[in-house]
Amino acid sequence: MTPHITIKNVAQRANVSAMTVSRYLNNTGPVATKTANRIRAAILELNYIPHQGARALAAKKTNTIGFILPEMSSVFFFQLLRGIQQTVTSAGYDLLLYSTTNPEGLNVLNLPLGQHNTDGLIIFTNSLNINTLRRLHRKQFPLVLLHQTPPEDLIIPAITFENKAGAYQMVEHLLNCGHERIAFLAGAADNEDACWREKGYREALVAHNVRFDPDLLATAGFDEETAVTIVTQWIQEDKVIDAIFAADDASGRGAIQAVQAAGLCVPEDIAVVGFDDDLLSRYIDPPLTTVRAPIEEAGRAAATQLLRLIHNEPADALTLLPTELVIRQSCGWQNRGDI
Amino acid sequence: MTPHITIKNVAQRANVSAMTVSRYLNNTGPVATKTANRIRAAILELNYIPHQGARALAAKKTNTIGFILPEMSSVFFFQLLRGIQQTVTSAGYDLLLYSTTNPEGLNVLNLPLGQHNTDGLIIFTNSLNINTLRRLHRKQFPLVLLHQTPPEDLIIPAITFENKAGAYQMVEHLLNCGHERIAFLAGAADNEDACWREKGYREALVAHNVRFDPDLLATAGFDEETAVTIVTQWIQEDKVIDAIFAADDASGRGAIQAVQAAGLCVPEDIAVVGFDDDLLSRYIDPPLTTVRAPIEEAGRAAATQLLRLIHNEPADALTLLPTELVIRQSCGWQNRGDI
DNA sequence: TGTTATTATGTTAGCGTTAACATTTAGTGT
DNA sequence: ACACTAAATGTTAACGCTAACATAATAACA
Repeated sequence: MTPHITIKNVAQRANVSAMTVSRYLNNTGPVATKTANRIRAAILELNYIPHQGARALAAKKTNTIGFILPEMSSVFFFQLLRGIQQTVTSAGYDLLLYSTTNPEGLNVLNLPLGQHNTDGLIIFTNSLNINTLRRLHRKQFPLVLLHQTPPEDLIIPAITFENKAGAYQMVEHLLNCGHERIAFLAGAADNEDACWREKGYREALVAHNVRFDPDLLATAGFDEETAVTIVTQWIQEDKVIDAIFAADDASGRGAIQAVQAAGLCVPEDIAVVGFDDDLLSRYIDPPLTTVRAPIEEAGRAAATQLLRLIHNEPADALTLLPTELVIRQSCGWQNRGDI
Repeated sequence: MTPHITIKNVAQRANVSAMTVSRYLNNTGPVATKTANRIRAAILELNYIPHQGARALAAKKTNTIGFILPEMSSVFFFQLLRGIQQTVTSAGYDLLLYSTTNPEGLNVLNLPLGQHNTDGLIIFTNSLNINTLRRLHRKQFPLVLLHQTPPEDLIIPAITFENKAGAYQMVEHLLNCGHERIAFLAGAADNEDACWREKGYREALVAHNVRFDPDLLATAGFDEETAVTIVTQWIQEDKVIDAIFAADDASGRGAIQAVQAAGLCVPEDIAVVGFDDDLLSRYIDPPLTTVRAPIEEAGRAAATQLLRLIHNEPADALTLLPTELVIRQSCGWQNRGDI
């Protein structure tokens, strides 16, 4: 590899000291216009690029932010990533990525991202165990949580969707469609989003004087298979169900599959709706009515808050992003006259 | 921020010199078992994490690889990313990400990823202009190209799919389905994948004595809209078409939309097939017959080749990943008896 | 027992940059 | 022209680590 061009080479070429070049580069002190021009020229001629490592060492700043996420499975993360990348890049930071299949195995010691190579971390739901989180926080290392609110004693900015309100709204919509007996496919119990969505579901029922029937509630995961199993069983048990509200779109797709596999029609026999509005939902048959969560926006918000923290500006403890009802065909809305 | 624990702190605590600790950490020289134990203990007690910047500076090595990609739009990139991340992480490297909407605007000077913060770069199709590529290569900086073969004079390992063979196979399949007049929706002319797919299409026709009709070839992009426009026009012009082979799945979806919008049926009136097997293809109606490209595998291959380059091991100039025919319903295969 | 490999450790210097302080130069007012 | 502030530049040391070169401790063997 060609020997590295350093700031000294540039300084020499421009007839100034290295420090002046540094000042020019970082805007960290006055530089005369004429000098600046010479420096600029030297940089161009020599193809000089500052060495980030050295910079980090001397300035105690990496100009890099890290994103930790669990097993990059879903499309969801991708959209998140876009938002983060955009914001981070336009603020002049680099983005370091790490995804793990084993969050519990990560501790401060083997954490590949941290104080040593990033200025701050965006952490997605449960991708770090509580102790590690606590440790980092105690070191006053800038952190932002995505889709997870921090334990009460830790003040770490968090970004989430208006899960409860979204779910509430969806239930109201289902009621408006004429559905009375609305089943709920909840997500994993340890998932915060899922919990709030369930709360929204329950509160909407109460608010509209619809009896909550525990028989119509089941805990699925955020995947199609579990949903298929549960809904199939419901149908076999001849439960009276007008509509199924799945806590996420994947479960919603599973529900549709199960209903159709049983020879019933969506939405005529049983309506099905989801939550998230992921990429697939508009394509399936029938197109899924769902609650849109502004995923990319969440990424942007997370990055924004983290940058504030890094710059010692006040950050919002909680960013709640609004959701939006997306009415397609699986809810039976267009049929409301016929019922 | 808490003061940083350095290698010296560890050394002191373990009653050895910093160098011994360094040797222990990097396995770069013998360390007595007893000493190693003391060092291990000290590291744990102090929560020591090596400073990557300092490491990079002293060792002239960043332990990080970079991935440059254009505007992170499609799901495609996400799958790629997964493959890369997996490989890179398990080799003990970090992954630095950069996506740009303006590849031409990137030159060696403002390239956010390079010699200074990565040990090597994975570059996706056209996300870097030729000059920048040339410059980096001249510096002998490790590079790998994804979905783009390098200019003849640059020896840079490249990863691509067996586009031609895949397309060839698909055309044969369409012929087997009984389709004679097969139209081709080509991709952008500057896209290599697209070119090879077209070649495969043409060669298959020739090989099976089917006349190539230039009227049945149009250049779309890799998007739905253009495909819709073109196919709609074809239908209005009353062209005789048995099947449409789209150079990618997005175009394929567009074609299906256009055919259906014209009141025709897929595959009964016109069969439609695609290329890529992206996430949506199995969900649309009818499910799209396509050629599966092992996207994640491509990411893994790219990372593997780059790591070889970095370790001064011989790398393959060209990695050609096999494709696979995925027969679903849009090709009309199950109807072959009826025709 | 002394000589020689071998293994284990220490010392020094420098990687490229910037913070903190020191110095020079130019500008301002009287 | 004089002191006097402000602007522009320079010097030194340190950031945390590792390469390259010592040196010391141990083992191996005649």
